[in-house]
Parts: sequence; C-alpha cells; structure tokens
Amino acid sequence: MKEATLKEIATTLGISITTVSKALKNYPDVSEKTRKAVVALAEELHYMPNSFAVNLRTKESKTIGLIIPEVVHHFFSGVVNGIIAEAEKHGYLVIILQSNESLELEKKQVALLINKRVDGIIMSLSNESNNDAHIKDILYKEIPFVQFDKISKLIPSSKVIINDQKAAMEAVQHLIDMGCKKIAHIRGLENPQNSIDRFLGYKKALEKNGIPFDSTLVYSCKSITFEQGVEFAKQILEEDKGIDGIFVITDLVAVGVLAYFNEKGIQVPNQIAVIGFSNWLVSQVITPKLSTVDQPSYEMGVAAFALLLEEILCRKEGKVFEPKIVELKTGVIVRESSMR
Amino acid sequence: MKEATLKEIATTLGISITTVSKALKNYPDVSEKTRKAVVALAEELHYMPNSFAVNLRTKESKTIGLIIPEVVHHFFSGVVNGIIAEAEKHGYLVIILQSNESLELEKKQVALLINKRVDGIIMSLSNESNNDAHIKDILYKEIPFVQFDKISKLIPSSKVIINDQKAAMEAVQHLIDMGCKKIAHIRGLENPQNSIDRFLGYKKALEKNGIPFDSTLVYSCKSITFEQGVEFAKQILEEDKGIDGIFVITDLVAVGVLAYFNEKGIQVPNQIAVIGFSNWLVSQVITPKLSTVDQPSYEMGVAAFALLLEEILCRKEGKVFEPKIVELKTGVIVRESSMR
DNA sequence: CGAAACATCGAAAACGTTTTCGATTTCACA
DNA sequence: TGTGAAATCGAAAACGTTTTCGATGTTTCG
Repeated sequence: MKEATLKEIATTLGISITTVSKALKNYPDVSEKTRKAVVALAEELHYMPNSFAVNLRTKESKTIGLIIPEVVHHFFSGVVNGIIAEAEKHGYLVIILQSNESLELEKKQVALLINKRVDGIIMSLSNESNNDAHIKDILYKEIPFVQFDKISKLIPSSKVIINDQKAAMEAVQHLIDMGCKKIAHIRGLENPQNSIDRFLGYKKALEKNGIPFDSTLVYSCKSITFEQGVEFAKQILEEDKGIDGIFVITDLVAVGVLAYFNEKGIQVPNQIAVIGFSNWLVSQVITPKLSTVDQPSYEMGVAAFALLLEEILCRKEGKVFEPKIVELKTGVIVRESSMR
Repeated sequence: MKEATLKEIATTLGISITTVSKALKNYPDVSEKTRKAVVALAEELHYMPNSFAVNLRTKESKTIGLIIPEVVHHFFSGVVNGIIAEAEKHGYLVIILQSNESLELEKKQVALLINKRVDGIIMSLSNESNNDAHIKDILYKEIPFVQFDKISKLIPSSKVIINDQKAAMEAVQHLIDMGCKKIAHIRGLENPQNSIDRFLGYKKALEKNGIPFDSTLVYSCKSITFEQGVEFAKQILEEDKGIDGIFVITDLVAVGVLAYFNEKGIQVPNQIAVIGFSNWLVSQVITPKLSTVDQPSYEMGVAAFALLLEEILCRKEGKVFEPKIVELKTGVIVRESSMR
C-alpha cells in the first residue's frame, strides 16, 4: 500500500525529481514531451502530493481553526455552515473546537490550534472570556484572526457582528407600530454584550417614541430556557400591569411565554403581542407563529472566512494588515404573534 | 517572529539536535543535567514542536475527517459534539465537511480528506450514496473508517447505528398500549434505510398485536417539512377514517400535524394521539408536548470515535482490523401528545 | 589491570516536497 | 562558424523532526 512519490515517478521515467515536480505544477521550463509523460504516469499511479511534506515546505496547511461556544445551537451551526462552505470554495479545511462556554477549555483549544499551525483562527468568545492572554497570543504570533458574534472590543482584530442594539430597536418599534402601549422586555444574562445591547435598543426605541422607560417592566433571565419564559409569562399575568407587548431576548424563551399564554387562553397578539430574537426553527412551527429578528448566521460565516482569507493573503505578501469590521444587517420577521 | 526549533536550542546550548529531541521526549540516554537545561531553555523560548515536521516524520496528523449531510440539524450537531469531545480527549482534532446530501460533493470531500492524509474518517452517507467508488477508495487505501446513522451495509467497515425498526416498533407499541386502535404512519422518503426500517417497525408492531396492516393508512412524505405534516393532517381529517393514533417519521413533520390539529380543535391525544421521532428541541416546547423517540446522538458520536481510534491503533501495530458494529439503544419519551 | 557493562552523546539518514541557481543543449542569426 | 539567446534540465539545499546506530567516556568488578 505504498503511496506514489515524486521520486518514484522520477526514477521510473529516468529524470530528476525536480523536473517531475515542475512538470506537475506547469512550470514553463519543462518540455511538452516530458510534461505529458510525467502527467500520464502520475495519473496512472494515482499520485497525490504528500500534504505533510507540502505543509513543511510551504509553511502553510490550508486549514483554519474555528472555536465556538457550542455546535448544537441553531445560530452557531448556521455560522459553521457558512464558514465551511466558503472555506472549501477556496481550498481550505476547517477544524472545529467547542469551548462549551468554558474559559479554561477555550485556552487549551487556542493552544492546540496554534500548535497545529493552522493558517488562521475564527472565534466566537465564550461568555467568561474577554481580553485574556490566550487571545493576545494569537495576535502576538501574527496568526490571522477573526472574531464574530461574541467579540471583545479590546482585541484589535477583524470582526463580524450584527448591530444588536439597532435590531432590538427595530423589533420594539415594530411592536409600537402595531399599537402596543406598554411593552415589557425579557432580557438575557447580565454580562454578554448582545444581552446588554438588546436591552439598550429596547430602551432607545421607547425613548424615541416618547414612551417612558419603566424598569419594573424588565425581567432578567437567570438562564436562557423555555421554562424561564413560562415563569415570566406567569409572573406578568399575575402582576396584571396592563402589558400589551413583550420583546424577548431570544426565541426559545419567547416560545415559553407563548406556551403559557396559550394555556391560559391569552390572545396573542391581540391581548399581548410577542416578538423574539434569532429566528430559531421553532419560531416557525409554534402556534401562533412567532415574530422574530433574523440573524444572518450563514452570511456571518461567509463574511468571517472572507475576512480571514484576506488577512492570510495579505500577510503572505509581508504587508501589514488593517483589521476590518463587518456589520451585517438584521431584519424583523413579522409573523402571527405580533401582527395586528 | 521566528519560531523556536530544536536546532536553535541545540546551538545555544552547544549540544546536538538529537540530544535536545531526546531530552524533550524523556529518552533514558540523556543525563539529568542536560535534560534540565534543555527543558528550561525550551520553556523560555516557548518551544513547540513543528507539527508539519512531526507529521511528515511520523506519518500521522492526529486529525480525523468527518463528513455529514448537514451541520444545521439537531441530530447531526449532537453527533458532531460527541465526536469532537471524544477526539479532543485523545489528542485528535476534527475536520468537518458537509455533503449537503450531494453525492458529487461527497466524492470531492472524501478525496480532500484522503489528500490531507487524515488518520481516519467518520461518515454518515448522503441519501444518494451507497456502494460507490469513493467509499471503496477509503478502504482500499486502508484508511480507518467508521460509518454512522446513514450507512451502507455493503461497505465492510465499523458502524454505529440505532435499531430504527425496533425503535419504531416500540413507538407504535406505545400508541397501542395507550388504547389506539387505528394507527396511521406518516413515513419518510422512499430510499433512506431509516425511513424503510421505521416503516417496517410500524408494520411489525401492528402484526404483533393482531392489527391488520392497511396500506391506505400510510402517508409518504415528499419532503421532510413542517408543511408536509400540516398537509397530511388535513388529509387525515378530511378522509375521516377513524384514525386515533399517528406515528410520524420525524418530529418536524409531527409538529406540523399537531399545528393543524390545534387549529381545527382536534383533541390531542384524546381524539388522536401522535408520536414523532428524534427528540428535536421543538418537541419539548410545542403544545401539547410531543412524545417521541430519543436517539442518543452524542453517544453515537462518542462511540464512532472510539471505534475509529481502535482501528487507528490496531493498524498502527500492523494488525488486521476486524470491523465492529455498535448498536445503541433508543427510548420512547412519553409526553402529552400520547399520554392518556 | 583489563574487560565488560553502563552512561551519555552525536552523525546521519529519512520523511517528500519546493525552489534557486547554475549547467547543458539547441537554435537562430549575423 | 561563432555568438548570444532561448529552451530544458538537475544538483542541492531547505523545511524540522525522529530514530538508528555507532562512538566516546566512565564505572565496575573479577
């Protein structure tokens, strides 16, 4: 089960390794005759360049690393999809690692990828991560690096993001346009930037429409779960504050809200309108169908790889690379839960 | 930004490359004194072995390839999760490719992985794929290979599967136990093995309970979608055959059925009980909560990597490897949609 | 004291490719 | 026929590691 090598082709053809290599890479200084002979024999032996040797020689692996908090997540698997597709188009393969939102694991994985000498790294930070040494290592070693979604503004690298604040504003504006007067917000955890930004967007939308902000209308999730949504929905009904619209941090929680409202016979959207965030699959199959904000996950993946490739090529030429920030558009998807 | 090498350490310490290499790998024939000096300097220079060179020398990359039909799918992302976790535990990285159910892409990707000289390949076949040349290539090249979920029985490799037939039988048995007398089956596409097996399981369960099989109670999906479920639910109500239980090929379609029944005020499970397959996230958040069959996706990933690793190690010692088949247990998850 | 055993080291080959640079041959043209 | 240019080839170094095998020096022990 020996693999064919340049040497093997060279000796059977009675020429040098150099010439064989050149023939296969269409160098101009090899005659048509020998080129054809080489190509023919290479074909016959199913010759494939040994990528280990090529890597060593060229100092690149045509492989990039990707670290995300979790694969089993609608948004991230969409991004993964985009990255893989775009990478493959350009002859790159993708190694995926999962931090499970653990800073410690994330550090290990960065080290692994650096050690593997990937040509670049794309990453969405775990919640605990921020401006840590392992990230600086990447920059220090001048490894092309792109952050997406959960980013650290302190790290000077290319970034692909959405404007969470603007997206949230549009979602709340939509509720207002639908006639909602008293809008609650079920927000995410304290720390994550997107949680904060969506909250700020909610506030700004109220301001812009002259609606006074009322902090008792903001409910903070302890965890991003269906059950959390059920709980807050119950609380909202019990408090009976006259809330007629809810902007929820993400669809999963929003679906919990809908489930409880359905059970209690609350009319959605007529009594209370609901809008979520992220356009999970579940939002399209729930009754009533959930309005939400579309995050272009696939496109984010494509953009992230494009930026990475740009940096890879730029550095290859020895130039300095100026990090870029790409902000992708979101869009409100209006469905039954808010249409009135 | 020069990387430290063995040579660099050797020259600054005035010893040979050989000794440095041995010192770092704890060979017995290097004195304690020099070992400590080497380790200290290596630490100081942040020495990391150049994996390209190691790959070339050892002929292994500590990397495996994974080809799946699609990442953005609850089941597959679960498997991916298991594989990545288990691989990392053993020092392996995972390159993921997506066939998008296209035979052509699948072929290209197999070639890519072979060319990359991954240490092994794990794969779930696309629907069109069966006993094709590109798969045989893997075996011919003696690359460790494991199939999971969507497999070809014609390919003699290790496999990780669930018993779709048995799982389907149990699901239907559950409906019967709940008192269903006339049970319909919404089945999947014609070709895929799991679609066929689930159908056979449905038939067997009926037989076993002395219920005559009625082919007019079987509805064949043209596509695995929510809308398809809605459509068949409508048809079932219109036909009014007295159906009181439905076993559906997968949760997504089952949720479509539930949505239509909800809209028409059909009582689930009292008038018609419904059970799905795969335990998608959506099945837990729909109203009524959908009974389903749990596929241990994470465990399948773990098992698949374990088998692959076994083959890798076995072949490394030059032994012949005898393919193994692991069949994982499924379980019926009883929720509201069938509990009565 | 001489031989054997042991401890410590290093030279060198090998993995397979890419690329530089010089060598050789061929050919056109003055 | 001689000269320069063009065409064609190959030797060799380099990438950084691993490992075999032999060399040298040191200790032990009969």
